[in-house]
Amino acid sequence: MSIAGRKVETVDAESKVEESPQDHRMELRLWLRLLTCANMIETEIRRRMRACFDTTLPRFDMMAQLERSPDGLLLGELSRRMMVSNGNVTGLVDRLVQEGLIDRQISPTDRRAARVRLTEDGRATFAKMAKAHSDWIAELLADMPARDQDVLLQRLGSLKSSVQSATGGAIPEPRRRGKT
Amino acid sequence: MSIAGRKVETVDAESKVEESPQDHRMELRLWLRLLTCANMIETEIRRRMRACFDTTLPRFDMMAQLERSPDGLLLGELSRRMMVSNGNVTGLVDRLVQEGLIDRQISPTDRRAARVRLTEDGRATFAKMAKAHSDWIAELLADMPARDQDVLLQRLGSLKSSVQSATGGAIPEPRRRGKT
DNA sequence: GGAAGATGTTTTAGCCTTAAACTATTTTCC
DNA sequence: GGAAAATAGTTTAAGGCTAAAACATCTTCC
Repeated sequence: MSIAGRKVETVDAESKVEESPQDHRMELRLWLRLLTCANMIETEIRRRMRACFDTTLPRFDMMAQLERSPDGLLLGELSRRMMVSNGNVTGLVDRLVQEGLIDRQISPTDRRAARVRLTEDGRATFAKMAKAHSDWIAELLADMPARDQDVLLQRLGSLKSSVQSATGGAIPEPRRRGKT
Repeated sequence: MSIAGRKVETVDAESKVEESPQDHRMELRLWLRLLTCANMIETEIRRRMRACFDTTLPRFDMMAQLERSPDGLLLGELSRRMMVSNGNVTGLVDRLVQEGLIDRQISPTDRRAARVRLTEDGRATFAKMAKAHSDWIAELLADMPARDQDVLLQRLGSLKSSVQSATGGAIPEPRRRGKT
């Protein structure tokens, strides 16, 4: 157990810790720093996506999902994979269709369902964006030793497990982005 | 140097690595996992804030800033500290004033400027929210060994440095939240 | 066959966010 | 003193996000 950065040995099975209110300083600090890192990177990537390709992260994210499914996806499936609401997907799809990057067609077998997939143009455009995205991330992490990266990845795995077990795993990996 | 999870020894000072296009798999994976963790936690905290206090993270964030400044803050100062735009602050302040949690008064010496501060009610309400917030974070991290938390904090520091040096430090810690 | 429930999508309503335009006030500087 | 520039804040326009309700279309099961 660690409180306010100092190690505290648990003296017995019914430690006082449970009785006195804790401030959880260590945990808060960790969360704040995690949030800061994620926001720094996200802000920068968003800015570059806008500047270089005049697009947004959610749009890029959607294209990344579609790129992995050449046969296209139903909107609901897309929604699940992106971890965003259905309504959100509708708007993003509208936008990408309008730009000619994806096309949408009603399923012949189920008239409720719509399937979307990348167009030729969309696939080519995505390839360029994915390359740039990948390079940008590498650039931002360039000053971090590879060894530290390995360690960080491991510990984030541990964090992820902890959060999943605390939330009943009900939140399955919200919104991944640009996985190529 | 590590590529795709395997260690690769640099054979000489002018390694081929620089010439051939890389996929930066390791960096991408790290970024995706970081984003997943941040989003999982943020989503859950947002949900609970809504459910328990019928408020939002930005509102909580604003109250946290004000709590640290008993004499109140000018809107511009608030905007700088929260790292959001001026217009954004206007809307949030309107909402909190309307709920009676903060009050806003025009500066007597400069009629352009407005100073906002927590009301008594606001201070009491914030105390409850901050306690819950802190407990929630601790709960989400509960399954992670304290040792891992320490390591994670260190490595995130390393990451932060890398990103800052890559972006010229131009992005000064976007939006911290609920720092109590 | 038809009601009930499940499933897929869209709509609605409400926040948050930035950038840019705008108002009002204060400062600067001739 | 008074015009020009700087500053503080608000408003507006455009986008993105979410949850929940509404709508449409299958599937199930009597």
